[in-house]
Amino acid sequence: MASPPRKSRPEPVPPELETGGTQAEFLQRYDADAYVRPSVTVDIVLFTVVEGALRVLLIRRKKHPFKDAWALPGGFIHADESAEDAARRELAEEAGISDIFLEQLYTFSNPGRDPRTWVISVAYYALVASERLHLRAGTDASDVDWFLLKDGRSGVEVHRVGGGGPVELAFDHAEILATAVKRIRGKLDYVPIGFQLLPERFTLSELQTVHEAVLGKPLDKRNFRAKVQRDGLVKATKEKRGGAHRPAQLFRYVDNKRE
Amino acid sequence: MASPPRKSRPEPVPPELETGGTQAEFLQRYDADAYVRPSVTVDIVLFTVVEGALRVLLIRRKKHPFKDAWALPGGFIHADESAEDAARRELAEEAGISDIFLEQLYTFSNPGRDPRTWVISVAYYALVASERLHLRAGTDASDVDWFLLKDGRSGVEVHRVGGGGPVELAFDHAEILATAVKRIRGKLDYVPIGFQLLPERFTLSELQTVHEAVLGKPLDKRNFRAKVQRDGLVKATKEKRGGAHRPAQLFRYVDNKRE
DNA sequence: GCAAGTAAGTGTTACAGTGACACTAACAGG
DNA sequence: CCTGTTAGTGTCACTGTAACACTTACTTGC
Repeated sequence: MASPPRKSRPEPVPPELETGGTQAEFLQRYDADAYVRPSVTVDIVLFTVVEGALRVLLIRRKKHPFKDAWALPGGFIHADESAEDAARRELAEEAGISDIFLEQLYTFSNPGRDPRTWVISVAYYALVASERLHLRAGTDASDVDWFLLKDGRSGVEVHRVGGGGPVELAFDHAEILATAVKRIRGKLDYVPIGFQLLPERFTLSELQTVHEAVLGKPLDKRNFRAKVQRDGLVKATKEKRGGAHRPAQLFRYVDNKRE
Repeated sequence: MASPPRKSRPEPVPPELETGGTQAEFLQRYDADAYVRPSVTVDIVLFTVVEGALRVLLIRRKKHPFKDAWALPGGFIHADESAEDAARRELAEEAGISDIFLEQLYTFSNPGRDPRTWVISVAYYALVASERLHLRAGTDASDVDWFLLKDGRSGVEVHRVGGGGPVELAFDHAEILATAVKRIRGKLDYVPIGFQLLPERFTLSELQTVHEAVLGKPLDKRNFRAKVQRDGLVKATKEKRGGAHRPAQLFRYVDNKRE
């Protein structure tokens, strides 16, 4: 409210650099090696929809801190890759999944978010069609698994697929997850991200189910169908798919004009 | 499209850690100190509106690389602060401005974005009322200055206030700036950020001018006034302000319900 | 072969927000 | 009191959205 702090520098700085001049001048003389540097990781919130419900991929931690707690997949960024590269690499390594929709979410940098050391995390969110999921062969199912998302009293909760109470996440991963859920819900209204959660061909009912799972609320069938068709996001194929009922038209996603 | 890459690790890794087990297990055994770590900076795109035109704050570089080029204000994150703290601190130090609207924009991490070393930057954008700007006393005006933003052929361009051709920015700061402009334009439609660019009391014409400056296009007077009043974002005060013309009602921003 | 079950598919109406459009009101200065 | 200048005000057409129920096409079991 009052006058701003002008110089507060609680970092280890080589004394010979602490001379006069503006901050801008100071920065130019700066030797990056003189400062402590953080570790920088990526964390990925990978969503899918199975049986009409939204799910996230989590990985069980084997060591302290947060031993045996569930955490988002992720890892360190390497020096020759971008954060997005790192996120894609980690997804390939930990879940055997590549070529998927992935966008940067937010960068979490609260000091103390990792109790051991200074770690900044660039979070991403990603979407996969449940058909494309094959958890890595040789991975014990007790180490990597999908969890249900439910809207609880205090925001979104994570539950085991089998049932049971809410699961606690390691670090600030609950916050990251909440941010990601908020983001995809907000985005679904005006960007066609729902298609990322479906195979190439799908029925309009399947598409609607996916939207309902993401938003956590039911949608009107006629309005939904009218909208996606009016927006030209979808194109009928020649095939149909049936069961013990009227067969459904199969559609493809069509990218008529991207932003 | 085909099978994803499973293990590519071009980083310096202590050989004794490269044993079997999943990536998840590997991470647990990980010693953060063994890896090279990046420097992490913040860069801030500080906007204001003066005389109906959008401006950004830039700082002239004194050293190589990009000696004498203009760059966004910014600096290193310290170990005891969050990225947002760092951004606010840098704004206070470099522009003498505090208590302003500031939001995270995007994290830029392309390897090679800094030609010297590995630097990841968490970018922020910020808005100030032009009345609150007092460039730091003692700062040479040739080192820190406001620049006009214009919509050119290939995206947004930076121009000196006096005139002249487009100015080139250091590093990937042109990309950061373009991202920031896109973001505030998109956000203006559904979040009342325009008020951040005005003093506490303002006329509706002033508010409209600010919106027009941000969007880079004219708006209809009646529609604009109807909208802000219908949304209840604004409350009339008792004062008016006049010149050689009909006096204008002064309004205050009212935060009726935030998200 | 027909009845029951099941999911697919289809239109209309009311309401809200948006964009286009032109004139009158209130003041200062000469 | 005339001129210049900015403030202020309403309507209509269009578009998108939300609410609402019945018919169609197939499979299965009798």
